[in-house]
Amino acid sequence: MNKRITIKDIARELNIHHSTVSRALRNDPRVNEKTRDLVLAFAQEHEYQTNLNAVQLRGTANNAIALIVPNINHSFFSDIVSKLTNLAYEKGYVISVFQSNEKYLQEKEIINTIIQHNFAGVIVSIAKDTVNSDHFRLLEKFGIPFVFFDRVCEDINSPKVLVNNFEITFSATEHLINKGYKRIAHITGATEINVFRDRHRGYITAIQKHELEYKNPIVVTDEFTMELGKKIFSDLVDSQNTPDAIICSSIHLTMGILFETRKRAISIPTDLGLITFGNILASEIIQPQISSIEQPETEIAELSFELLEKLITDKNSLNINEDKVVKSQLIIRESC
Amino acid sequence: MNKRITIKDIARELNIHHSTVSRALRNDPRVNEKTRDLVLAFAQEHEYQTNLNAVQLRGTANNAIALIVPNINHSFFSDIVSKLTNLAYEKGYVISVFQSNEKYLQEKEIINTIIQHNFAGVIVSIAKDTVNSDHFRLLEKFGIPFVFFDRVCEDINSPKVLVNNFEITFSATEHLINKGYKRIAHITGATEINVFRDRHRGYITAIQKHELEYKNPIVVTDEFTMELGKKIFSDLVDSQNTPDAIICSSIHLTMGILFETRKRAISIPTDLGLITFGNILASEIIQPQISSIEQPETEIAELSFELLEKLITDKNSLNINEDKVVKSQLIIRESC
DNA sequence: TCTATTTTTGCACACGTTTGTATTTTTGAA
DNA sequence: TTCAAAAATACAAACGTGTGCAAAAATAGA
Repeated sequence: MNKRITIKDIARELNIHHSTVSRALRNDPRVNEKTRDLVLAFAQEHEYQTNLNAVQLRGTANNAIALIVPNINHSFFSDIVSKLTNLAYEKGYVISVFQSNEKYLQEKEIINTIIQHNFAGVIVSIAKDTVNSDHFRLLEKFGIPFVFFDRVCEDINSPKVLVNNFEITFSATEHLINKGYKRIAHITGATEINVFRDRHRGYITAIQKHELEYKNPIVVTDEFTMELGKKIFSDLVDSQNTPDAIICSSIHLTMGILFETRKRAISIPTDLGLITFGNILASEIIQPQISSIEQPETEIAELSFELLEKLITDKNSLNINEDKVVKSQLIIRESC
Repeated sequence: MNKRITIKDIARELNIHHSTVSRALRNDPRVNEKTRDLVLAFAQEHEYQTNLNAVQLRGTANNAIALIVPNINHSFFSDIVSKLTNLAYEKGYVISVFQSNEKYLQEKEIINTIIQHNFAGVIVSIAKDTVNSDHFRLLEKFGIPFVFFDRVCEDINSPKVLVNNFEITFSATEHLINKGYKRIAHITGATEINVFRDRHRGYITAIQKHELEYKNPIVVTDEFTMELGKKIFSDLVDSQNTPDAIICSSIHLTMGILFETRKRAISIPTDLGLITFGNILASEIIQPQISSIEQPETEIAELSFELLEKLITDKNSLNINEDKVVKSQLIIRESC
């Protein structure tokens, strides 16, 4: 491996000052066309690559955006990651994706890395674990703009892109009620997270509006796996309080439920109504087709990026307190 | 926002030289315990954060690993990304994920970014588009170690973690043959990519060994979507040459096939045998359960990271030409 | 108390780039 | 040919950190 070539190397080789080389490379009009061409040719031939560490040390603006998600291996997030990456690419930004693995500690360390590397901005959906938001205050302090999406820190004044979880869960629950279901369970995540709290509130509000009564209808879980879905459903069925319908916050859990209904010959939608959050790849294949609440990933990605870009280019152009709410969609299929 | 605090600020505030501060922060034994504690306390109180751009400019080693995948929004890759990220975190590395979006051009620009930011190493699976491998030579030239996994550049001398695509596809094909299927189609990706070429070879070898004859059995496609799966299968069925079995390289395509078989009342496995590559989230739910070739994501992630770490810590410790081959698994279910 | 040794701190430069200012070279008009 | 203006280049300092070496301070031994 050859040592990497620098501006000074080019300058020495061409017998000009390195400041001229710098200007030539950046197409500064002050440098003579001939020397510029000379420099560019030399740079290309020797595969010169800017040292961005030096550039950024100097304080020049950069185009690096960090994206933090709890779990890349989850179709909701991987969809958004994928879309955001393409969006950013078109606008000349480079996105680095970080996974917090649902851990506050990892999220915090990622934020530190972001500060230390001087990213231009951050788009983030927080970990389930995250109750303390000091690390986002740190980000604020260092003047790095950031935008939350989906899972947010409500006590931080930064733009947020939210999903209408309250309304859609209310509608979904009411739909089940109108279909005649009476013992409607809600399986969801920890209500410390705004997403699950909103869904919970939507569910409860509908239940109360229609004066349904049903004990312990809510199962809160930390993990979203198919195995756990099996277990939760089995426990529900084995309890005194078998539900006749379920609204489930996770596809993976829903898969477990489906597995158990097959095993136990519980018929959907006759014995059990079912609505799940999230887009199922196999939704058209699985029988019966499951009603679902589809997330507007594209809109979330676009809006998040748009807000961050505004913040990066002009921090004052944006009313920071104004949250954006995008609509998810209740698609009724055969499961209720 | 306050201006970020630097080592020099701390030095000035504490009336000592910044070199002492630097040493104190890095627990250098040459600095007095008292002054070190003083510095650390001050740093913590004022939330000092290293400027990694300065550190790296200086040439100190760093712990940033770049991971390039064609598409994050694909369970095979997102699985590996997720696992690699966690693995790296435990070892004190930070992983930035980049998505090439299956485009050579984007891949190239990502490589440039990686060079410009001086990453410590790279783990990469190349885009479908990538035929030219000059950008990897560039990486070599700049002395940044890298490891390929799954989709590789065969003309580049860097460690590769491969899947036994030839053997497993051979086995799968032979299994179908032994089950009595005679017109076995293969739906796969462009054979410029080693993965699909190996599968293709495995398939062909089995077909030839058993002296089967069947015209135009191979469908090559660039995109892996359910919609395309529907179309490809429809075309096959409508052609003179309807297959009685299919080995399909993509879950998404397989979903399309399944959809069409339902629509056309084609019975699996009676009318059509089916084996798909990839792990289906819903594999236990879909009826009939689809036989599949499951990818060893965990092993791929572990091996790739292990190889890269060796390269980073000691470039000579590794025989670069030695490729690792991990085994995928043929799981026979009800579809053949 | 004085010197030799050890411990602690300070100094100065380097990493690669950018940019305001000074200097040199070129150009054009008289 | 001469001189002012314009164009092109050179100079120098700065960004924040790390490190070899020199200097100073503290310690120990006689």
